[in-house]
Order: sequence, then structure tokens, then C-alpha cells
Amino acid sequence: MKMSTKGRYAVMAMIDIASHSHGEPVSLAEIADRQEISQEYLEQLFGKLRKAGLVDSSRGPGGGYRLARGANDTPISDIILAADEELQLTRCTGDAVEGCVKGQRCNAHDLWSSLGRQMMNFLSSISLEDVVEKRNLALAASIKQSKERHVKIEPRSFA
Amino acid sequence: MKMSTKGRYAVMAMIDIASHSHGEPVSLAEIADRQEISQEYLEQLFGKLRKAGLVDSSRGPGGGYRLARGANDTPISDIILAADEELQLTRCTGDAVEGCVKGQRCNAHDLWSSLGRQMMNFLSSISLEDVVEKRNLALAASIKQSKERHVKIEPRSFA
DNA sequence: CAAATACTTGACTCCAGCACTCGGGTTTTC
DNA sequence: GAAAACCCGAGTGCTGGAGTCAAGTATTTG
Repeated sequence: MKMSTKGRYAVMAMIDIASHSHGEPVSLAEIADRQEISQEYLEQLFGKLRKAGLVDSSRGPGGGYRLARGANDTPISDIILAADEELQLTRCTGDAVEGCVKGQRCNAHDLWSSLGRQMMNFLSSISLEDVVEKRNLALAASIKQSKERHVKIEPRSFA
Repeated sequence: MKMSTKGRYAVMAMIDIASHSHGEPVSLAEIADRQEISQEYLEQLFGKLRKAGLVDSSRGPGGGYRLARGANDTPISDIILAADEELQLTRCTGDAVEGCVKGQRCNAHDLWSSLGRQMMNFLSSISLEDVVEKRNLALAASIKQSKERHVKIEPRSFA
């Protein structure tokens, strides 16, 4: 099981902004340097992050990126979805039955969609701020999740 | 984020055995046919599953594979780990700091290891039997997890 | 015993898609 | 108007997963 660098880098970059922005926008050059990611690659990523409304950009000297919403209103899940496009555990999560066996849902279908939901629950329960503040992530997640546990869970709520 | 077919197929095959075994071992040819996986590929997978002690094999006509432990004593996590070798969300989960930035833990390190732990908790809370019986997976997981929630969580408990 | 069945092993090939680069822009500030 | 910085689309190299192939060995059955 692997995560693409896109998602990973996007989160790293967002953390970087959240922790180095003091009013001023943060330039890609700075991020590239601190996080050891090529600036060209970052540009690609930030195109997506911007379109997803996660960051605002300003051009020209002294320009750069700023968080569009506060660090506390930016769940990690949004970042990963924006960058990665899709959390695709298998060909058969979500509603698509195409990739399943013999045109039907495969025997593990529910398992994968359940896992996907679980992960998304976790990632959406953690904000950028949580990560920056290094709050106990496991703990934070379980507390927040337990609050939401008894809410009805839609089959494709995370898609 | 993607899961390799190895892990996916391994789980599908194990479910297949669990649901079609009535004392008799199940041959790879049957599984290959039902799950639409090439027999040669399955052979590779079952080599790993056998070494991991998840299945027992018997040769000759009428031979095949059987679950080594019961379906109820076989958590999904074991299957995936046996097939996939590793749940590697990033280059920097676990103790390896090598892949991290500038020889240190990257700013998202804790996040990924926390996510990994979360997933493993989930997958180890679900047994093969749960999947076969189509128990409500989300529910099963949250009940089981809540029982274990307040147990001390080791940083690398799933590695 | 012979033949059929089925597991066992290791090496090998193919190729999609990721990771990243490149070369052009355009906008804004000083 | 020059420099800083964002913006964008096309192009490329290559790793590692996905799957094949071939040559076994063990076991059962008739």
C-alpha cells in the first residue's frame, strides 16, 4: 500500500506554509528549499491546491501562497484529495462495480469501502493546525471520531 | 493512494477459501476461475501466504489450500502484510528517518505513522469470518476499537 | 507403476503511470 | 523595466508492479 508523492508533498508544503506564515505569503522557493522538493513540481501541486480553494496566491515580488482558510479549518483529507485526485484503494471502491469480478461486486468490496471510509474519517478529523501543533494525533482522532460515531454513515460518504 | 493487487488478490483468495471450503482443500484452479486471477499469479501469492502460516497446502489430486487457522482467527491485516510485505505510506513511516527531509523527521512524520496505525487497527479488528459473514464492517470495527481504545498505543505497534 | 493433478520455485518480460523537468508565458512590485 | 514570483501545458525517463513462463517436485488414484 502506497501513497503517491503528490499527496505527501502537498501535505508537507501546507504544513510548511502554516508554520512559517506570519502574515506574509510564503514563496514556493522557500518551500522548495525547506522541504527539498523541486520548485517546478511544487508549482504543479499548488495549481491544484489553489483550484481546490485551499490556498490563495499573490504574484510579483514578495508574493507567494497563503492558507485560504485557517489552519484549523483545513482538514488533511482536503489536501490529499486536492492533490491526489482520488483515494483509490482498489478498482472497486465507491459505486463503480466495473473493476469487480464478473460484473458484480467482488467478495471484498465492502471491506475496501469500509477501510476507505475509515481513513477518510481519520484524515478529516485532523486539521493542519493539529499537525503543526503536534497534538497527539492518535488521541485527537479517537476523541473527535467518537463524537461522530453514532451519526448515520452513508455508504459513499467519502467519495 | 493505492493498494497493490497483491494485497487485494490475497484477501479475495482467502475469502474464497473461507467461503468454499467444506473440509476439502480448495485448489488454486478453482480460485483462479472464481476470482478471475491467473493461476500462475496466485501461485506466487500463496507461496507467501503459506510461509506466513496463514494456509496449509496439500498436494496431489484433490489437493489445494486450507486455512491454517480458523476464519475467525485470521485478521485481514495478517493477509495484507503477508502478501504486500509492507504497508508503506511514505518513505518515512516507522523508525526509518532516511527518507525524511534533511536527515530528520519530516514535518508530517507523525501524521503518517498515525494513519498507518489507524489502518492497521482497523484491519486487524476484522477477521476473515467477519467479511465472509458480511457483518456490518464499519460497525464491527468501531465496537471492537472502542474496547481497545484506552490501551496504551505503542508508536510502532503495527510495524 | 503410471498418469494425472496440483503445488513450488525462480527467472523473466512488459508497460502504465508516477515523478519530475522544461520552456515558455503573465502578473505585480519597486 | 527589471526582477520576483506565480502560471501552465507538454514532454520524458524509468521504476516497480503485474503478470507470464518454464521446469520442476510431491501426492493420490486407479
